[in-house]
Amino acid sequence: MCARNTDTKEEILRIGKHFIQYYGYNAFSYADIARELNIKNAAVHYHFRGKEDLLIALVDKNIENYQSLSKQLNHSKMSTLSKLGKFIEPYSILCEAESICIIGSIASDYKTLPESVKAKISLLVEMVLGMVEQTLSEGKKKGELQFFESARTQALLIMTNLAAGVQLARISGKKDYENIRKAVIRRLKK
Amino acid sequence: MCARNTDTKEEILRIGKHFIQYYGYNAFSYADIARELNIKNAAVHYHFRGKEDLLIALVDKNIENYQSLSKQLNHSKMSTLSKLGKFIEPYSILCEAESICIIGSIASDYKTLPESVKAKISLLVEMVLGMVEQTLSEGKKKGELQFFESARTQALLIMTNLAAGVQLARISGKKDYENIRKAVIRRLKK
DNA sequence: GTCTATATTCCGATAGAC
DNA sequence: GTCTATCGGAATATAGAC
Repeated sequence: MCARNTDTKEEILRIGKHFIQYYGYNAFSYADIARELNIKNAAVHYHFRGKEDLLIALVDKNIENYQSLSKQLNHSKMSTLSKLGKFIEPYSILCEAESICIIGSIASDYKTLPESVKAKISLLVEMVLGMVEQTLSEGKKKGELQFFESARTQALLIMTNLAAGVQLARISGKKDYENIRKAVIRRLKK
Repeated sequence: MCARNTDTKEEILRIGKHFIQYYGYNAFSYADIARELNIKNAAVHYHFRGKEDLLIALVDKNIENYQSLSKQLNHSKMSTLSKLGKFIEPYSILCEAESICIIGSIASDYKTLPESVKAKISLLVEMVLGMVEQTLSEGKKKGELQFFESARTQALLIMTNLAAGVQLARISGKKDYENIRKAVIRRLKK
């Protein structure tokens, strides 16, 4: 049945995303996904030929989501600080789930991944950094934001605070992430 | 032979450290280490009962290194900025080797690790953050450094910049890390 | 004490059933 | 088109040789 197929595929993506962000790419198996869905591991292979195909699909989904966000932000009249919030919020949700972002997760396993994945993740990274950079520039021009580095460097500083923030929070606690998040926002307002 | 034993054990630690920081904890096997040293994988099991024992030994070694650094810094008259450099330099070396720090690596695989490792890594994290925090406080009091957050939060901001900086550099290039490093130092001087 | 040969479990993946 | 039974190989780990 077509509906069944689509559902299973979506479910695999959902579980796969969770596993990558919770356990790490090299720490879970197709059998783990299958167990969660009460199917056999080979059924996962049907929907995604190999593990790296699943990873590529997940990175693609992220790219699409950010493309969608990009359009949303371009046609929006919200403050640039609110726009930046759209990049920060996902990290707060991740922290709450004791998970890390897909970019950070892939960065850790980067040297074990095939070129096809590396190329896709580069696209995603440049896209996100570019969007944050643009939002920062816009905010500075409008006088809504303040920072002293180049917009690119400022974007790097903010995103590394968030990415490593959720990683650290798994070890030292969520309060540390919360303080990082507040500080990031506070600095831009000053 | 005793000398032989010690050498092999040290070699295993050396390779293990490299693999964890380059490939990630769940991405290499004892067989990989054995191949590198031209021995059998079971020989690695002799020196370190299981993979987690090797990881614990590596975390312990890091703790000892930072304890040693702590004593060195306490009895030193170097500027607080130079002291901070002692925490930053290792990250620049990691970046050059396209590797990530052991804390970041473990943070990614954190949810797959036994409690014994989690406890040890917590110790290491609190130790490093505490040392950076203390150095920052000292620098502010002496008027050598400037920052507007609490020393703890400032330490968090700096260390997350560095940790995620080397991760990101594997994907987007070393120049991004270099800009992060410069900005971190520049801000403290202002 | 140091290491090798071997066992066992689990991995990702294919061929074929429904 | 969708999924199951099964394979070859690699993972961690033990038991025993030197």
